Amino acid sequence: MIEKFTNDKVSEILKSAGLRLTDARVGVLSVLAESEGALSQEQIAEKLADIAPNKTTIYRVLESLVRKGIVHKAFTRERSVYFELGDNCSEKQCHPHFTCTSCDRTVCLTDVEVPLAGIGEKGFEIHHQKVEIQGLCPGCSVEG
Amino acid sequence: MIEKFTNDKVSEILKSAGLRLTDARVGVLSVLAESEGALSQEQIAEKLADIAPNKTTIYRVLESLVRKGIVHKAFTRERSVYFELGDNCSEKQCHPHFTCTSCDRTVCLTDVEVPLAGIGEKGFEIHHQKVEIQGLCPGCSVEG
DNA sequence: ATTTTGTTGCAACTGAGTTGCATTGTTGAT
DNA sequence: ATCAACAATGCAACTCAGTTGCAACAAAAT
Ligand SMILES: [Mn+2]
Ligand SMILES: [Mn+2]
Ligand SMILES: [Zn+2]
Ligand SMILES: [Zn+2]
Repeated sequence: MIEKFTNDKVSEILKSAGLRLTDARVGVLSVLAESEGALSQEQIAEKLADIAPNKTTIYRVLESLVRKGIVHKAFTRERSVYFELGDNCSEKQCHPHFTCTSCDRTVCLTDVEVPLAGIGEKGFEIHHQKVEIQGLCPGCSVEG
Repeated sequence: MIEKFTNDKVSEILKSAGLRLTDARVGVLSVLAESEGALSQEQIAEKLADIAPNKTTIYRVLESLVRKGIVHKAFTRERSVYFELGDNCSEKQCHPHFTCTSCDRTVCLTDVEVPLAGIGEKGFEIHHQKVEIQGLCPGCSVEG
């Protein structure tokens, strides 16, 4: 598996954000860094079986990472929040997420750009635009 | 208050969808038809104090209306789902929703169009694209 | 080493939404 | 109008993701 971040890199990110280096924090951030897509608390816990932090701890770690902008809440599904690194987002927009209604998988469209809504002249100030798409993924949309 | 739908219109919609005319169903649909924005189960219940349907009933009514496409799940906030009529949506995209991080209000941008993500040539088939925006509303974005 | 302050585990809690089941209401046919 | 078929409702109990209070603990600064 290709590590997106080394352990040192994770430590550096946390330190320069003014966050303490704890096993739980390093673990959660590493798991998110190595993940293809967004993960729920439960999925993160599964991948941290060695450290086995309490679920409260995971939620509090995630909260701290979100507050620093290191991690984003990507989307909510089945009443669970899914978290991912904030590094694949532009200033005002996160990459879109596509969920296939057939195979029920969610894909990060990291290279897709959707223009910001044109609501500036109406006085709205956009800080963050999120796009969620439902439909059929290439695998499920069999044609021919 | 301007009624978007008359009682007769609500009845007609339900009948042509093959749904039975019950007090709860007529009530919920009327409330949504008269509302400016999306409403949670709790908000709908407040506006139906006269009928006072059980919350389970409201959820089941909403489910039936969503299944028929009459009502959409607009967004999730604070772990609550907000419902609204599906009539302000185009075929493949619902209107964007803007939430102000200052006054905490959510606005339906019914007249705003955001282009669909260009992922057709990658094999994705878009059924529904949802856009959520965070930022400052005209009232809170004081300038000058 | 000591202090300061942030972090953790645990258990109890919260609250939106769901489920099973007995009862009631709507509808279409007679 | 009556009736049968089936959908809708109310209620209570439940689920389960996420939260809270607090005492024990660990990281960082001195
Ligand atoms: Mn993503
Ligand atoms: Mn809306
Ligand atoms: Zn698929
Ligand atoms: Zn505002």
